[in-house]
Amino acid sequence: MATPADALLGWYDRHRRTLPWRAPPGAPGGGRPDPYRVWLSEIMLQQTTVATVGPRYRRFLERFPTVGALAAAPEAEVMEEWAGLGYYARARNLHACAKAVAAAGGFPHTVAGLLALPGIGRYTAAAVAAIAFDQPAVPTDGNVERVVARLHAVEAPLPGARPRLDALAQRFLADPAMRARPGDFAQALFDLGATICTPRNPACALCPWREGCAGHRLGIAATLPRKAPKAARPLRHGAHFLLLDGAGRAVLRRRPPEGLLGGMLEIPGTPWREAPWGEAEALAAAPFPGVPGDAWRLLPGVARHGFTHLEVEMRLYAAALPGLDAPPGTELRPVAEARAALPTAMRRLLALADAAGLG
DNA sequence: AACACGGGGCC
DNA sequence: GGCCCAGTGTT
Repeated sequence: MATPADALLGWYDRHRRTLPWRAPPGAPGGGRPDPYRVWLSEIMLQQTTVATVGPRYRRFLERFPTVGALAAAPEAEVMEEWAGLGYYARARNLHACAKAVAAAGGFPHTVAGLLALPGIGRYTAAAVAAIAFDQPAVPTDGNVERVVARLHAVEAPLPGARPRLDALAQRFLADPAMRARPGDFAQALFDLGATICTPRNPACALCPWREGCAGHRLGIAATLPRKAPKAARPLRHGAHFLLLDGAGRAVLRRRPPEGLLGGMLEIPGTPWREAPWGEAEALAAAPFPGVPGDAWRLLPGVARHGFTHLEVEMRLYAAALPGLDAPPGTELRPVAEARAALPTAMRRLLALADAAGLG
């Protein structure tokens, strides 16, 4: 008898997406992909779109082709390669996880074993176990939550409904067709959510599960899943100080390993606070006490950047001290190279310098 | 259970 | 300008 998983896998075999981390059908290895590549793609894809990840995944793999190569690399190089991707704890945990896996001689094959590694939570453990090792596991991501919420017409809002939706998703474990192809089933669920059961304007007419979908039957599929309203993001203000050495190099500082932009390089600045910084107090708070106040020039413009839970407006002061040495706790980097290594908020500041002709 | 944690793409 | 994305770790 044809089960729901049969129907979905049949659809997947005809309509699956071609993705850089996905072995083409009939590829060598029996379609069983390299666990390192599966794991890397899953970490990159956390809260990050397929379109964004594609080129970054290829570039990362070229620089760190194996888990051993990644484990042996200095942390600063890993952070630099991750610059611009966001959620930098992922990069720190990725590196720690690579070291653990390299020391153990390979990835664990089970959900429980994977769950014990840094940066691997419920979702990623299930995804890697299913896709790389064909273990019966259902990874519940945003796609799966949406599909299941519609399938069962769950009207309770996220995030409260998350455990309920995950429990409904785990029911697929009882479907023998799913157990025959766990990795394909997980990816079929992703593809269904990404191409048919989309957040807006779902293409229900093309859906292999249309018949059994309660949300579709009730005419509310497109409105699910419901979401709780989000809190407003407070606005903060900062002043940053671009110190140049007259030879195209800038003074950068590494942020503390935890917290916002943890472990990333930055253009040194004041704390980000509620009130805007006046010029006099900004100069008094400059993180370069050795540089005389009248050496700084306030550049025109404001760099605005939104984080997950706050928004920041930054002003940029610049000074050039030919022949300077990097103050303790900082490093001197060519501006062009620094741009690539900096998180996006700092790149926006650099854009102010470009506009002022300091690039 | 609630919150901290980035950034790009798309409407 | 708001929403969404192959979530995790901490409190």
